[in-house]
Amino acid sequence: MKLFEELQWRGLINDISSPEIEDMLNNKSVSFYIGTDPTGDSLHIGHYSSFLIAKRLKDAGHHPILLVGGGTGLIGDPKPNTERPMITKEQLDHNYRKLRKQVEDIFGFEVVNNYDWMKDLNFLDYLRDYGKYFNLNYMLAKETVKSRMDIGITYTEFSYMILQALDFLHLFDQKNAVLQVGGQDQWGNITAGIELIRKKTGKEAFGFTMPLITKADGTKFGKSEGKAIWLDKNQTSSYELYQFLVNAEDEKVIDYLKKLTFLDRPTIEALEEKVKTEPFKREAQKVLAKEVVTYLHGEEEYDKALHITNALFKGNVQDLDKNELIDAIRGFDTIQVNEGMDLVNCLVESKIASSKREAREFISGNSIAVNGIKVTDLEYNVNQDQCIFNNYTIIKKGKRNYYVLELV
RNA sequence: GGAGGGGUAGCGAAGUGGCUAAACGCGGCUGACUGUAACUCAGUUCCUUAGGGUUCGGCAGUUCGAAUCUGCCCCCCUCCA
Repeated sequence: MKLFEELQWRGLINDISSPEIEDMLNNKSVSFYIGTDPTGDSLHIGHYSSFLIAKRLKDAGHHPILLVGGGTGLIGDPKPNTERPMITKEQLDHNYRKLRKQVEDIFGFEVVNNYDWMKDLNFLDYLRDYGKYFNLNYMLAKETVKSRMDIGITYTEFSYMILQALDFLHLFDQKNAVLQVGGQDQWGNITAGIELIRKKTGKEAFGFTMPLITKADGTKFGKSEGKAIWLDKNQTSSYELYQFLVNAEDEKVIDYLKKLTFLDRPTIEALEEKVKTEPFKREAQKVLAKEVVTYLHGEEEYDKALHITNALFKGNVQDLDKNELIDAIRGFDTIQVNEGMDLVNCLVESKIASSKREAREFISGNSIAVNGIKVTDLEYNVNQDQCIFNNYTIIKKGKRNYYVLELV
């Protein structure tokens, strides 16, 4: 299967700027870029899917350049519903360094920072050299701007697309990047760049976008319990990542397999069949979790995550032997609390519950188990006697939220 | 610069002097069911030492009593210039 066809089959192509892209991807070797702004200091699962496209193109002989927007991050890409808070330069620099390292470690891409060529841009030059190429009507018609018209958008964010167009022009000139890839929300920015390049140089540049990955209900993919799924295993443990993926919805798991793994078509189609015939086995989900965890964290981490999962979900915490427990506990963040505290305070202290009121609600609502034993007594004390080993105690909230407390 | 309309819990949105810690919907959380699902149903969703305490953009007032009335300030939207 040719590259373009494969990307289409995986559902990774949303818009293309020109039909020539098919030939370019299949038969040529080009430099292309994909960008992200350093709004946080770690990549999350959302980045993963789009960077994987870059990996797929790279494996097919193209050259990826990853742009981390230290400059554009100062401005803020307009979100549909709200103006972004400004991020300090120090914070952006910190984020940039962290992201750069992650990208290099995980994907091995060349990384550039647009702050390097934007920081010296003079405002008058900007207006004369670039502003003249952007018609206001054209900018107002872009979806990102249009959707903000009745809730308001500042001049700063309004200008964002011009800056991103400058990036494309810069990389086109300096690094011969003729193609830009991004999420579908980037379409307006990408086409702005293509137009700028055409007007400035008379040459043609290209772009395509991938659809945003969504959950079955159409909402954003990538959060669990309200927390983002990070790629850094210190922020999201292998176990948590495994759990996130293994819980993928039946309707979406095949889509995720196509977009988040390198498994080939026959393998995925076989799994698709299994989802239909034996959904309760959740084989597709397990394969998805295995592939992604292994790719990001390695086989050892995957084994660990699987082991903990089996231990926690097949039986009861009480049935585990000591080695299994040690393994299980390593997959969690341990939270230190004072020994001898009552359970209500313990839940608040460990942030398992957001207030005492909520802690009481959980306890009396039968949702808390300490070391596998349901606790409904509001006066219950957490002390070393019931520790499962050493100073560790495992708290379960609801059906599948586990926390490890270390008593000190 | 002018005129008008707004700012209520995570979000949307009622409420226009006491019966309002604030309807309703969404979202979140928990329980039952289940495949560690989906759907559905039920409960819950400001804090608390459980007596209370602090809330309706901000500050200052009027009043026995204010989300509701007054003044000033901040922010947003629409139209006009």
